Amino acid sequence: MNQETKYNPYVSVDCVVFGFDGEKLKVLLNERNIKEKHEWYNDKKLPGSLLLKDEDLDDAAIRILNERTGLKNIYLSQFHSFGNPQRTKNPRDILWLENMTKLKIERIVTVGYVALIKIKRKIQVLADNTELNWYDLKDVKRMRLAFDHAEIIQKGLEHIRHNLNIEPYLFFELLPRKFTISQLRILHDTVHQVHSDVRNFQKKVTQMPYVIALDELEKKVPHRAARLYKFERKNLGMSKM
Amino acid sequence: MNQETKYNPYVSVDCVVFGFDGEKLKVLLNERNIKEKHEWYNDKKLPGSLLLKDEDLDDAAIRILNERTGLKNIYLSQFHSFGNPQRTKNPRDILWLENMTKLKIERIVTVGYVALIKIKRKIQVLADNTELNWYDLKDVKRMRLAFDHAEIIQKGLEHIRHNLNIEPYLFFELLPRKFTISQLRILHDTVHQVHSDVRNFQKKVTQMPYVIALDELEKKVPHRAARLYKFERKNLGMSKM
DNA sequence: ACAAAAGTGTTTGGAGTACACCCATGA
DNA sequence: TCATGGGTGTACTCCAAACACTTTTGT
Repeated sequence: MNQETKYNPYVSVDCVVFGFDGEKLKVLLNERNIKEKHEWYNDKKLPGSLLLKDEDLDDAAIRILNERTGLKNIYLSQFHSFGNPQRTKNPRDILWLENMTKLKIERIVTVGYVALIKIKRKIQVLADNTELNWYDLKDVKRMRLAFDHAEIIQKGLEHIRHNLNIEPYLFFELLPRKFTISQLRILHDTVHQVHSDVRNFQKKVTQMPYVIALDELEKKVPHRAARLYKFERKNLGMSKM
Repeated sequence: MNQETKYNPYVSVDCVVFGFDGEKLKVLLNERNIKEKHEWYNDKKLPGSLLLKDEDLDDAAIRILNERTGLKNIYLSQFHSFGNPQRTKNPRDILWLENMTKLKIERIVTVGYVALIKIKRKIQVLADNTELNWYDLKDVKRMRLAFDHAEIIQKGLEHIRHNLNIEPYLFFELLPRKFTISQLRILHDTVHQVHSDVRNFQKKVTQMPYVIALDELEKKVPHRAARLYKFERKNLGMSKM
């Protein structure tokens, strides 16, 4: 298929993909290396793409994640659209875009999605020249980012904080299938920037009908092994949440 | 300016404008009359427009509301974007669009905004052939609507319910400058589809530092006159909200 | 005088918060 | 045996919810 007909050159989708490594929140970013005169310019960008000509927004987000990571069945949620005309006026970004797409680019409105993924899921690096890596969310503030991707990440973070507050079962999208209550607590405290009381947290979690204790303990930890729990989606309806 | 250069034919903004008449939630819709063969086809649509070529999304929403109603300083909030390719495939909608814009229309992604306005603010009907009217939100479900505007209204309603829950001071965007606690309660109960206890509601409202009792009563009511209150925006910071 | 809505306090249950010690495991 | 984190119960506070009668005003 001819590139001319494949993409809609006015609308794109960008995905802010969050992960959790047990200590810190991470974001998935593409390396971007641009040859300029005699130097390489290097920065990072969100996984994203122009819409295909007859593609729905949600489908585009699913496609992007699948193309880049090989993963399917990822929690995805649209959170905001960005249409500042200046967002696609940096000559470096324009050149890069026109080079990638072989299209004349005027200005692009982008629709932001957040995704939550279990960081242990192996990301299948694809055979293009872009490298996809996890970065500490804290460090991202200090990185060079393409377009307005710093702003998109910030808004995505606020959105996911908000969502994790009103739908706490979304935490389980970020944890391994079997997890300890400590892991859940550290994740919770990291996201909401609080320090929960261990006993109160334990109490609250064990009251949730959708958190099920397993007959299984952690292994090979240099201290008393913690009990493992799992998330039971079908019990979600049993709670107010 | 030539139409060819004025609009971005791929992205639009639609506004779901809510009002409250003291009893019911209302939505602002444009009449749309289309001459077809020997009959007139009649339906309703949200106030909306294609983006201008170098216009930000928020600016487009502000422009649309100002063009249609003459109003400024309206509470506006982006809530969701709609990009189903089928949303602009109805031949009637395409013809109407191409007729209005004089542009070739392929498919349009639209960004939805909600607005809250005091229904008493006089809406200045403009000199085009479209009539703008308030409709009961309940009745809208049974009306013929252009494009996917029924879906957009539904999502907008959910968004505004959610927002009014976490930022209850937004209720004052819908009430007159001076209001009674009953008016606020009826609005609250309408939006959230509950029946609040009168005493508990009174207690809660009078505790809000940003709701100020006035030395003034209702007039010409066939029963005991209620005290009037006003909203004091600068006291917002004094509460947790 | 009557119809209609305004205004007002107390009690109860549940949820959140604060707080300190013993237990199990690997090194 | 020690270092590390796991696991547990009680008391207090605060907020939400339930509940009924008297007051004011226009007709």
